[in-house]
Amino acid sequence: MNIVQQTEEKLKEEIAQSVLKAELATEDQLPSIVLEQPKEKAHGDYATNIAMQLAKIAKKAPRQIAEDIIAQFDRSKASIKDIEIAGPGFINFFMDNQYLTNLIPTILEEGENYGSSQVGNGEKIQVEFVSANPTGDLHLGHARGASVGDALCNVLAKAGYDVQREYYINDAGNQIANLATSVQARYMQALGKDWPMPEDGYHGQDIINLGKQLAEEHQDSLEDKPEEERLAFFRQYGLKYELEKLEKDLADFRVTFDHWFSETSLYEDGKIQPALDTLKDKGYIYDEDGATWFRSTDFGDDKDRVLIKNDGTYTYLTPDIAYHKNKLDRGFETLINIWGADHHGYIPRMKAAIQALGYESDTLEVEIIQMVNLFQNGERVKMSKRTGKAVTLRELMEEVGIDAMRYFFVMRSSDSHLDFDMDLAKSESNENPVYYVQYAHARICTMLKQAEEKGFTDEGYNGALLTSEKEEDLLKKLGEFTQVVEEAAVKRMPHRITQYIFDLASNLHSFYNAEKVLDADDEERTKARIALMRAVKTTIANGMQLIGVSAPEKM
RNA sequence: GUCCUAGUAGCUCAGCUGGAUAGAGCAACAGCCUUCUAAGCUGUAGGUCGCAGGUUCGAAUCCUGCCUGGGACGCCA
Repeated sequence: MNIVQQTEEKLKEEIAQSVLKAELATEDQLPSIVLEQPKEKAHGDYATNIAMQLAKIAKKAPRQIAEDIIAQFDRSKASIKDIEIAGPGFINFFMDNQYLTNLIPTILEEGENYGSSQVGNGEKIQVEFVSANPTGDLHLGHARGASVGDALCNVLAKAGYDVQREYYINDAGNQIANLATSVQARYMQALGKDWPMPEDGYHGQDIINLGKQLAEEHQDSLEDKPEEERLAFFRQYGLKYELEKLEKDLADFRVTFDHWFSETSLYEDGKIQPALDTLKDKGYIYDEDGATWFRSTDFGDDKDRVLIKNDGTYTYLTPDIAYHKNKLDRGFETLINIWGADHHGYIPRMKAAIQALGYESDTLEVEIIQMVNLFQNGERVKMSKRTGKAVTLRELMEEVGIDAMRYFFVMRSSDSHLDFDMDLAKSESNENPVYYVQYAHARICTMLKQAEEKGFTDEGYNGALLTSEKEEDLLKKLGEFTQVVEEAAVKRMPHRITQYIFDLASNLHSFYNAEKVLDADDEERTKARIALMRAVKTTIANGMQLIGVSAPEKM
């Protein structure tokens, strides 16, 4: 807990004590104390609505209750400068913000660990994300999922969760058979044969390239092999090629996984039948119309689901249940799946499965990533998965850069649609929020570099000299970081981080324009400000690290 | 038709556990570079929070209904 959190706790505790001393409520009746930061500075640094909440219990007017509380309040307990009653009964606290300067040594000491906490309490949590089929290039939606997933994992880890990042490879089933026939068609075409693409084939450029590559390596030697053997080869070759490409694309996008889990391994390791048996033993399975069904309606799904089709093969759901059982068997307390919007209808049946396996519904959390619409030259870029005409992650990385993508994709809450404006993301102008934040960091680096050149240091600085309004604003913002990370983790909202670093950058720019840091005429103030700048630099960099955006030294 | 999700400034979006006069950015308008990076800063203007009810001291936030956009509703994955 940093100094800000400690102070807030003390303040809450003192409020609670005052209520009890004033005999406005008993300990049992006491609601949890809500401390908020008013938007208006005139309303103080903190405010509480406790008097309004107690109106019913104490049977008094809120303003009178507030008076009673203040009469009992020991303001020496929590750096209070002034207290006032306002509006319908708010109690506003004005702090002696000098205590905030204690943040600076804390931040400088903790360095890249500043912002860490233990709210996660070591909870074992697994985040499965991207998990795109190995049948084509990653596109925009995957890029958003990758950005959000990676940022969420970073945030969770910083908040004290024990996080594992996993990618589920759909390397069994129809889509891989289609991959094999698609590769075959492209190979034959590369040899100059008139070979049609299969009905459900993958039309991406990557498969075309793969076909050419195979034609060069093997000439026409594959052509003569028996079809079964040939397809097995294309399947295995295509899978390897696609997986390596996926991993490379993601790594270049600064997203890596702890574990790549193969669907096929579920079959090879015999994990499917035990999962089915578990459901069967618990009585959630029945046969009808020649198929085997899961009674998911027992858990609120709107219809039961087929597990084994009447042709004897599994539906997609069946290995997925086995997969989730496997995750739970590995000891994860919480599973987070990050899915594209088109899968959201799938949530009830998966949650039903989790419950049927004997776990709480909340054990599985599904974060839905809404669609991304790409805009270029003011127009929406149409995309079609069928024809393979889609902008790929790779292309976008090359065209707009990783930093802008990572920032843009995490910038919005993931349950709302995102309009990705390529021109904006590419523009090196004040319209682009990524540069705004990076510029703040670079500015500080420049100042620190010049400080060094001019012989200024922050050695023996006196934090008490940081008293201007802009300095206080910066200090207050710095103190919020840990809580922002905690909240982003607990609420699974990594976009809070982008908001925070944008605000912090804004405070920095504002300070920069109002005050001069390196001032030969005031060495003591310069020292204090250098220390402050170092603390801001550290905090901005830590925030950017969480969302996978680089913090440049100069721009 | 059923379910999910969204609807907030001209545009793109925030808005915490229900709190005070609903906030940013962009665009618009008016200013600020002999001084550490103007990729910046300061100010002005801009709103029936989709609509209608309800819950209460108090609603953008919670509940119900309706309207609109997107998505999902398969023995596909």
